[in-house]
Amino acid sequence: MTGRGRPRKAEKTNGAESKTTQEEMKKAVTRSRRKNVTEEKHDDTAKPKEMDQTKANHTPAKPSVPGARRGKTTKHTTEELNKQQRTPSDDTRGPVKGTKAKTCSDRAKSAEEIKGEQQETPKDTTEVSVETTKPRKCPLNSKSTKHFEETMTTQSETPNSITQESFKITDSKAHNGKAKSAEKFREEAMKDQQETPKHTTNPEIDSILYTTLEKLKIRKNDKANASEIINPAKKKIFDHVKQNIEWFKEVESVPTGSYYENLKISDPDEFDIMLAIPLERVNIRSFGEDGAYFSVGLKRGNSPLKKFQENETLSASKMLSEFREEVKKCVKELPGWQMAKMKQGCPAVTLTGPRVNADSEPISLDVVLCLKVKSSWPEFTHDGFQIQRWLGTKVMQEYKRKPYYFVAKHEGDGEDEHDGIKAKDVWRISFSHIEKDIMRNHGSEKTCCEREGKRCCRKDCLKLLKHLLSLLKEKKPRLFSKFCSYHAKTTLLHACCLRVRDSDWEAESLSRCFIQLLQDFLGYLEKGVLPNFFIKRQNLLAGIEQKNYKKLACCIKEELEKGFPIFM
DNA sequence: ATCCTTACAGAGACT
DNA sequence: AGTCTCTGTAAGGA
Repeated sequence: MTGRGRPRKAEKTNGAESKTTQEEMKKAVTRSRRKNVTEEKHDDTAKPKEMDQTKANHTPAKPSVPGARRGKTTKHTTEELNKQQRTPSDDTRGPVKGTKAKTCSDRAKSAEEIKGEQQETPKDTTEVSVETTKPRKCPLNSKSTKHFEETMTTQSETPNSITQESFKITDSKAHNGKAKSAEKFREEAMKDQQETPKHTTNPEIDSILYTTLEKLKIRKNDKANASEIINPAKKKIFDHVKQNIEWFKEVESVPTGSYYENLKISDPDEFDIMLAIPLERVNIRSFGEDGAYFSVGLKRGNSPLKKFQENETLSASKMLSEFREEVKKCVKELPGWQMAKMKQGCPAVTLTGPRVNADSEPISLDVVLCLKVKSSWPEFTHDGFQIQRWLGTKVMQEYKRKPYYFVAKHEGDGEDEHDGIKAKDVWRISFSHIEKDIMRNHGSEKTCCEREGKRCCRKDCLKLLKHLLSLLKEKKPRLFSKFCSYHAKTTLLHACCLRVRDSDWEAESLSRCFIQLLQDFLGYLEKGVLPNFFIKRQNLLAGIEQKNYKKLACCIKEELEKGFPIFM
């Protein structure tokens, strides 16, 4: 949320969720009413569900992307695009669909150890980036590259061009941050900004990236169809578990995942919803080394959850199986929906439903059982989540006052034991709600991406990185199966903390920003360390074989060198 | 507490 | 480029 409009509420109330589901019903009505109006207007007699998706596709869509509008290539780009949109068997969109980038088993793995120095900054990849982005297909000319380097060095923010000296400067800045206010930093940033040339654009790459982004857009019809499918199903499940599980009386539903963050690409075919049980007072103990897993126990008091308590620990596996059984019953009454087979250690109950369009994958809905804890964030999070320079100290403190969640997720087969507690009974900490909020309020300035403000390319960069990753996964599924969109998201979040100003992410500088983001990612891959954004000590790349992330780095470098043929 | 209205953001599509 | 449409989110009143 931004400066305008309703003030941001500090915390969601308990009632908010039931309200939400009710609203969903009401909205469905409103929508069908509105739809009728629209249909009359357009003389379209088709029923909503059978609505002709091609309708939208027949209409030439002008790219709403600044670069596409501005550039000489606009016409060409637009035409190409329309052709692609008109063709149902479009194979450029095809590959995206099957790639479920979200199965991120490694997110669970523990960081072996992260050695003291400069963890959050990937090592120097300037060599790679500068050299590889030179060839004619990728015309970052030497001048702009030099300029680029200079820019970055001046800013002392990029992970790649950081010299020991500049790092120290950054580091001390960061530490002083505790004493200095965010405003002070902004002032400094503003000063820097005046000295720093603004953008290093690259028309050729820009054009490819804009065209790609256009392809990744979710079609309006698809979205409408999806919401018509997904919302009643969500409501039905929510109402059912609330009524039929006695410890679900106070459950709240928290929509999460890329769809609700407006980061979903291609088709609206994956939805995540957390069903959260609010807990008043809990004892938590970390499980294993990486700081993301906890055993959760209830403090004294009466709770319907008592029956799941063993060794002062709430058994995630027992709760999950009761939850799963109840969802199963409900799904039987949902025509067109099925329950997917349970995956080992998977926190979600995955349901599959109808398709939003003929070419898409069936909709999948992950219903995640979780606990909502209203107390200060665990100790392990204290060194992570350093957003002061980007979003300000006040915003950070506001976030830290919000509750956090535990999802029923473990690693391995669940039989590993620490202190007499089995892995299957532990919970993984989750900050999806914070991630979602940050993605929505991602600007250093309050007006970033608003009508009155400047548009930035943070989200576009992330979409492109996700897309690149899923295309590479599709190319080499065995090698890259463990990489997921969460790696991309985490890379962006770190990048936002390194390059904090909105002017570092101007929409017009898409190619520069995206290339820089790729360099960040390469840096993490080459080091083999990508710290969780919230829990620094958890390495999201632990558990992936070294040869695989080296290989991925290779593939990405190749794309950089050749000007992203994979997108064409 | 629940229902309903209102307002706004975000994004796609239309003119 | 400006405007409209639709979905999702949230506040607040009845």
